[in-house]
Amino acid sequence: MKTQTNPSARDRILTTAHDLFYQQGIRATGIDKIIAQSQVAKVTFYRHFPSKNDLVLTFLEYRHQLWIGWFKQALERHGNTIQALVPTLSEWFNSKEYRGCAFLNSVGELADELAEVKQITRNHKQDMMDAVSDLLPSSADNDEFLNVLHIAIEGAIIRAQYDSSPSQALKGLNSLIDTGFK
Amino acid sequence: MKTQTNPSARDRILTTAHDLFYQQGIRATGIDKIIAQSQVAKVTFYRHFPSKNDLVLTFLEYRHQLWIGWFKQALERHGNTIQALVPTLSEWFNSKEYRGCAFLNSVGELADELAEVKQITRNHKQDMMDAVSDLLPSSADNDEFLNVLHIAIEGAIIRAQYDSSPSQALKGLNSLIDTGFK
DNA sequence: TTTAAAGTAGACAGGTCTGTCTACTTGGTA
DNA sequence: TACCAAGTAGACAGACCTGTCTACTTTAAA
Repeated sequence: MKTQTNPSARDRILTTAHDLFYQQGIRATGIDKIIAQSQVAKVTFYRHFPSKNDLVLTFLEYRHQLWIGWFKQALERHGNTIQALVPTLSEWFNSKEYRGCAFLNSVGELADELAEVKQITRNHKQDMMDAVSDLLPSSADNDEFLNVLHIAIEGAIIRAQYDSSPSQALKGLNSLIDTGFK
Repeated sequence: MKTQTNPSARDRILTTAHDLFYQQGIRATGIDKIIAQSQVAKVTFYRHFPSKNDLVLTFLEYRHQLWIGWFKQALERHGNTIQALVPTLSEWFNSKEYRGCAFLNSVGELADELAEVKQITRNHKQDMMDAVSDLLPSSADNDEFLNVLHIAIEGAIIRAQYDSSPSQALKGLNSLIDTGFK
């Protein structure tokens, strides 16, 4: 068993890749840049990740854990009802590193070159919507509302990425939830 | 004045770039591929578009005209009421070349490298929502509904891109419109 | 008919990309 | 202590990228 030491080479690669891939995009980020910034030798890199695609897939796994973990914890912090959704997303949208959803960006960038990305994205969104579903009273049949909520959340994520401010996106989501819909 | 002849070199470049950029992404598409496929000499290409970025911006303009033209015409074909929205988007989502919104894809891919892209996208979406607004009775104050509709449409566009079928996305949008909201 | 703009093919420069390889060092375990 | 796994630095191959350049041809207007 291993107690916590300095981050291993693999961890350094992964966190560096995460930051660069999310911030600048996957195609825009060369292996060499990741190697330099994570202070690792090239051989070491390729021992852990035989190809860039392997790294990309591991990055998406890592990102999923990170994001879902944060999301659930933030929803809880905000009271764990459906009213928690907007303040939670507001935190994300207003963070200065915000560059949209890493999964949606990857689908746009790699769609047909790295086929797995779409399925990974579907799984990610499923987990996201499961967390949202947990905010609602379980008795009612919420399927229709959840489906509307799903597209509205996706739209808010995207608008917050290209608008100069996330306020309209948040306001739209808020209207939908406040009126209760259905 | 020029009567219609065979497509000019510039037009061939632009339509080829449109297809490749939309289908494979901008970074994934090299100038050489566009030149080969549009059957044009390299000098000719660079006479019309001094740099790849110039071509990208012209591509977005061209795409905007093309898409908005199609969108308005399709809404009209479907009766020009708010009920026309879902069947119109359904046509798009089910077309076999569908790869999401070219503008959203560009924002994800180029966000910080080509700053203009975000503003261009905002203008594009403004025009899209203006067309949607025209479907509603003008007297009512629809701002809130339109804002919800905006994020829902964006979300539907995105979901239709990563889901294996666009049906859930369309269903969500339909629910929102049918219940009338507000 | 001359001239200039717009077209052709394709070599080339200089950079970046992914991935391989050599040669050496360090640290923990058998 | 001897060994092996994991680390280091960095050269190199081969592909692809954007953009420039030379040299020649076609076309349309003055």
